[in-house]
Amino acid sequence: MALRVYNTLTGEKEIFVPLIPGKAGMYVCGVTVYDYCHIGHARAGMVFDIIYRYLKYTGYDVTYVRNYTDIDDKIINRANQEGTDYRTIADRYIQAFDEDMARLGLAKPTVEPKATDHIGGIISIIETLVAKGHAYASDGDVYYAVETFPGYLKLSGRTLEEMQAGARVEVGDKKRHPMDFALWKGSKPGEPWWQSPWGNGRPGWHIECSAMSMEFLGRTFDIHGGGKDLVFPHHENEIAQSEAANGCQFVRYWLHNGFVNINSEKMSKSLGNFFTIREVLKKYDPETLRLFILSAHYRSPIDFSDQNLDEAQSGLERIYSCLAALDEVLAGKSLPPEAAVRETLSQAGLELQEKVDQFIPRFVEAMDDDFNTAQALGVLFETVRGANRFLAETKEMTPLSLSLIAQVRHLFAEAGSVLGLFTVSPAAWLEGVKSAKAGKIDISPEEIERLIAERTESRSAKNFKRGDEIRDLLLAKGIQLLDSAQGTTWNVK
RNA sequence: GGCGCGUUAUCCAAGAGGCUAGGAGCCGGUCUGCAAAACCGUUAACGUCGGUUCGAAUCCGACACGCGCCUCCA
Repeated sequence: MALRVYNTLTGEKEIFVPLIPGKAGMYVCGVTVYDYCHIGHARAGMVFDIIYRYLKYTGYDVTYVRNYTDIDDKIINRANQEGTDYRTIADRYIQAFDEDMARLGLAKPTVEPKATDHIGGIISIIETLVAKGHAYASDGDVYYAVETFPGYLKLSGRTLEEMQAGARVEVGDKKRHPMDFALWKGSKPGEPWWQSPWGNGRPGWHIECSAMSMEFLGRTFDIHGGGKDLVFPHHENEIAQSEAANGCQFVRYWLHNGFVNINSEKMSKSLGNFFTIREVLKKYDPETLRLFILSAHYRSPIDFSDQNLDEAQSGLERIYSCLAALDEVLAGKSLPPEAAVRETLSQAGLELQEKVDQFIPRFVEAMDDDFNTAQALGVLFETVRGANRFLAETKEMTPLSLSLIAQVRHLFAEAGSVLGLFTVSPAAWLEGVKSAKAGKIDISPEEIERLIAERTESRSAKNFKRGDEIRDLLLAKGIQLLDSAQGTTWNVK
């Protein structure tokens, strides 16, 4: 089976055929750096991170470009508010973005260009557009004439008439058509500017992506991604600019991720209902957030809530607990050479072997179907159950059993490298979750240990009443006791 | 107003004309002095009304509800 991707341009899943066999060029719209990133940005980042990883996993030589928009009205406004210059703001939030993405475990793109480093390329495209009659200068600005591009709005599947029926488009005197958009904006006093044939000014929002993608990926490339909210106007305008300037197809496959919702409503700056990545990571670890995002298809909306994150954490805990158990069995054991293995497996072992054999084919099948991570996770969870069952039923580890367990462990590492999961050692991850919860209790570990000792004494004296009292007391404080043959340990509930 | 998307069991969520998705939870079992934790097992569903079909959650139509885009937004 070949990789199939949903292409916004055609509205269908299509078999992915790269422009150059074995290579894939991918451009994803990054962020405008004027504030901290929210969970919506995290989702976009993770979705395309997984697409990038999966393309590499299946053998493509991928060039992944993700830009920073470091000049824009919002950055200038922010700078004015703080009484500083645009560069200070941009640099500060570029750094914050890098920190956030690193904490989320995103692989570094091949190139991360900044708009302001590509002013020359931007001006040159605008000149071409003016020369070809697709753009016109007007009072220091340059606008794109949308009526000169027949394919305008082909990505969002609309017409100019329909768009204007919305009647929310401001008619500016500088524009010939209300839908025309700025390629170059003349600078007002006090604003940052660059020299251009049309006077001092700065680029409009959309043109930078045309310039940077052309610079690093060429006039036509394979995949362009971003959030659904970029379909119009941003990506529509990119198509108009690039195709009119270059006279060839701009992008072969357009991929768009769905929103993160709060109470079924889009999370956005303008609605004010957003959580920053930093806030969320104080409460949940990055892989929990990742599992949450992977649990739904990337094009569907997902509802961000504590309940959903808690469920994701429980699910991840289930996998990590299994991996920890596998690691424990494997610790210090050397595996026999394949040929020496001759014993037969138990029923549970045969079932697990079946899961192991099917693992990669099923995983790949799910991912090939437009990156269906939710289905891919199902494969992992089924394997967890098979492994747990096998561990529970296997009293004595034969060389063959060990080899089977080692295979399972390896498969999780392999799938994890594509999904960006299991980057931490299982024992360490479980410990991390435990200590994070421990920060929220109002009883000291010493006090807990003292009560546990008292309870152990009572129990050995068959004074179960006192023992249970202590257990209930601790439970009321959120401390869960775990009795085992090796003694009693505790957990924060 | 125009255009588009969605509605799957208690909740989250995949699937897509006949073939166990999965997770969280509930319940049952193993373990335990009793529990808890852990593990195992198990349950249940396709918004409403019509139509196509041997067969529809899946295709078609209408309706209801929710959401998105049409303005900066991942």
